Amino acid sequence: MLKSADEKRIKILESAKRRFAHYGMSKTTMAEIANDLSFSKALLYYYFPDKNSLYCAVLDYVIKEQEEDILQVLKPVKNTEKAIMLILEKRMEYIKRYYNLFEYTFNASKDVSEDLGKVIICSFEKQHKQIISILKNGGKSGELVVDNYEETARLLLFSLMGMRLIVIKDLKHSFFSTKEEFDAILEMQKKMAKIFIKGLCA
Amino acid sequence: MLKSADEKRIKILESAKRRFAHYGMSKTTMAEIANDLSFSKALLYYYFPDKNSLYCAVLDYVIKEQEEDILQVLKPVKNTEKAIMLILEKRMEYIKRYYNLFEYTFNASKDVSEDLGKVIICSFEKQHKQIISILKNGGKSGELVVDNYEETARLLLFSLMGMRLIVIKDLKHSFFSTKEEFDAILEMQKKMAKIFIKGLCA
DNA sequence: TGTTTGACTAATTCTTTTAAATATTCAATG
DNA sequence: CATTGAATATTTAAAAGAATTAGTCAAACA
Repeated sequence: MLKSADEKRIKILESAKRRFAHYGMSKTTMAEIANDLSFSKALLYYYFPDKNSLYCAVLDYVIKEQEEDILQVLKPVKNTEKAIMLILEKRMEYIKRYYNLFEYTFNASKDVSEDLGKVIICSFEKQHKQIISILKNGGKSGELVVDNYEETARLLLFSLMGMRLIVIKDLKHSFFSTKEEFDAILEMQKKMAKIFIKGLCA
Repeated sequence: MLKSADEKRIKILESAKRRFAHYGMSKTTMAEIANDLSFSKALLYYYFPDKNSLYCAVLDYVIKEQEEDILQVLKPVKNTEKAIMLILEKRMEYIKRYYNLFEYTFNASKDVSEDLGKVIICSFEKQHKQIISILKNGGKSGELVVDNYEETARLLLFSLMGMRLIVIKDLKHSFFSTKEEFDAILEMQKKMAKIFIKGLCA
């Protein structure tokens, strides 16, 4: 029956997610994913055209999970600063949990497949829109004064993402100090965002 | 005489600078640098212990040039925002002029020699101190309210540097659109810095 | 007809080897 | 002390081959 097929697709996604998140894209083989489920390798190719598509699907899957999570947490929040803080916390939570999954995305900057590029861009645009929406709320309530929402949101997003990049870049050496590093980055992001938002205040 | 020796050292630095800035560290050979000056290769090793040291010396040389330049331009400026704008403009000017020189610095994040690391850290700390000083001026004049100068300056610095990184990362594809890209980054940096400074205003 | 598989092929990565380019040293010279 | 040509040591590049892994397909199955 059809439901079984969908369930299997999900099972593959989950299994691949575990592998990718733990070992990264290149250190995970299709055979391993299949074995974890006692499926044949060929079956993976029945559900996904190739490894890259599977990876993209997993990434998309996790990103959606994260988006829903954030949307949930954000619902009751009216205050601009609080909203941004929550987003930052959630995001860092996911980056920590699925580090190797995103790591490929960051480092592959070159030769990203078209599909992967789409997933990344799409995610970026959703984040962008979310911040735009938060800023607009702040504008409506009279809390903020923003002349160009699109641009201002992009500035904030770039600053925050860049901050993460630059620190991770600096600390490529110490492989497994990650936990504390991530917390430090998060703290910086929060402080920086607070100042930024204050800079938009009426 | 001694002066001649120093002059030769400078000549080597200048020649190396030209090569490194144009072709990058790895695509420049000691032989080429020597040939440009009609020196023997061995002479370079009389003045510099190895290629890496020469590269570091060149980087240091350019950074100092830039620092003096910035210091000069900054002298008559009292206004915080104006000061940061000038720094950003100058910095981008140098990055554009010596792109390949810095590029190695950015991309080599891994396996940077200890010496190179020192030069980079040192430059970073000087930038940091400069921003601290600018913020303190703003604090004294009553323009700004900053509770932790060190940290606030670092936040601004990281945001600005990160912004550059993230955009360059995004656009690794289009090799020679640099000119416009750099201008776009500069514009973003300026706008972002303005908001940040406003966020510190009394 | 839609799913599943084992066995097969193709592509990619990893190793090893060798050759070439380049960095680095050094004894000798003015 | 400054300088060099020639020699050596290291690093990179290319080629070849082996091994791993991605991806295909005809046949089986339900």
